[in-house]
Amino acid sequence: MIKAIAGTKDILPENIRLWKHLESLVEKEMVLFNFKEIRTPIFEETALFSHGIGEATDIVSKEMYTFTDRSGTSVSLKPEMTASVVRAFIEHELNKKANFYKLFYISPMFRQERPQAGRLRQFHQFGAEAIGSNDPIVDAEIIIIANNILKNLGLKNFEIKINSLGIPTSREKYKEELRKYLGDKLDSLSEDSKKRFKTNILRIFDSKNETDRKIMAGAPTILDYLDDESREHFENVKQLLSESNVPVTVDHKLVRGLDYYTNTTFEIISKSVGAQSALCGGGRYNLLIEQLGGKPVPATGFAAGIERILLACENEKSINLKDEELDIYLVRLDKDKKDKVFAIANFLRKNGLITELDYLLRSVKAQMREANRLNSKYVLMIGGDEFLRNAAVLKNMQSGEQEEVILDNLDGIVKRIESVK
RNA sequence: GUGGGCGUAGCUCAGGUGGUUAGAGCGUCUGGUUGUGGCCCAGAAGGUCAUGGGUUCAAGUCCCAUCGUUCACCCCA
Repeated sequence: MIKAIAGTKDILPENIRLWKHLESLVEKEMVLFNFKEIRTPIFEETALFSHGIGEATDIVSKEMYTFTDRSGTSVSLKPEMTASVVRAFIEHELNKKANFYKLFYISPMFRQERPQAGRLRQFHQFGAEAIGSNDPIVDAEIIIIANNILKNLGLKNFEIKINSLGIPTSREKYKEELRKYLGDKLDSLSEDSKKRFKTNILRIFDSKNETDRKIMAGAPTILDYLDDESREHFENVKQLLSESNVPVTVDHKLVRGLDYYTNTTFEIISKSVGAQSALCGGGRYNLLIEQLGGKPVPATGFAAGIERILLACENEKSINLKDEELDIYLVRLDKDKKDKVFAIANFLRKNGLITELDYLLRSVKAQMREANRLNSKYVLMIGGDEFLRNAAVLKNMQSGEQEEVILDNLDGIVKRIESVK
């Protein structure tokens, strides 16, 4: 039997409602902040990601689904969306159409990692990118949007962490200090962290190793090395969030793995999911657009993992969708009324009623059971004596009451049912 | 890429130290009303016990391999 590829999942009808619920909340919130949806191709030239995300990052160096197409071009399934959005922004010269763009997306992403709780190879993110302003208000709004969406999904058990990475020059200075601090402690670090010391020293802060954590607790903090402008920007963002009653925790250890971040970074961590607890991550990336060949334009954004969020919702039981319903189920009393039932169904559907009928020539009892299982509000029984009188029995499934209705007057049935919707 | 757990009906799971026809609950179907759901009752269908090999008189049970899955590390949403 052929099965779905490891790390990919079918979203079955019973789950689609949950997804649509989330998607509609995302759209609603984005519309409130006047973000416009953007859709980009599922795959791009590999170079976009290696330049945009960073050649040395894990995502690019070992997690992308990369292949060569028939023309010999190396292409990759998108592992994240920011690079694609920026590419579209540059390619369509959106900066010339307006000075400021606010874009959002909901899209599948692909990374070839080992699947685990909250991590899939095809997963889905929603996110936003605000391009064109360096105003701290935008940083704040990005975080507020993410926070609002999680709140609207009923989530409580999460924490927003925020930090500033400053600008490259101050960050380099800080890394130098970190290297000095760790110089004589190198032997005590875990093997992974020894590697990080060379490749991406900031990430040692993310280590889950006890000893590493103890050592890093005494490390200098990046916030002490921010340039004046970055410091002021960061203070501003915190101030705005505080005024908006969005609680955030400053975490100077929050670094983040993508190369393009400058200044503000943030992450939303849930305590309701497994080890992969980041529901959402984002920050400012003022240098990326220029790096990808555009005019230097400041930007900020976030991405959120839909599967992880839904996992959190499930564990917190935060969503209660009401059961799906049917307006009316047509029960066929006699086998020879098939065509009549079909014709009535056509009419009712044309008039906007969600209508179901039996396709399996089942017994009346079985049809009734089915109507009940489908939560049908009404049942119309067609056939028998009533049919000879050009009538049928309409039953209200909730009250159990039933009455005879004239088949010439299907409009009346439609009106009745519409009125209780 | 590394390490651990687990693979028995559609789903959730039982099946001490190997022993003959592999079970339950839920779900599905049928019946209990010549044409009536939910609750209840009776019954039925549904399993190459992941696959392949090995040990044994005998394997769902023990051993090995493979595949799948899951959790964690790494990293990230």
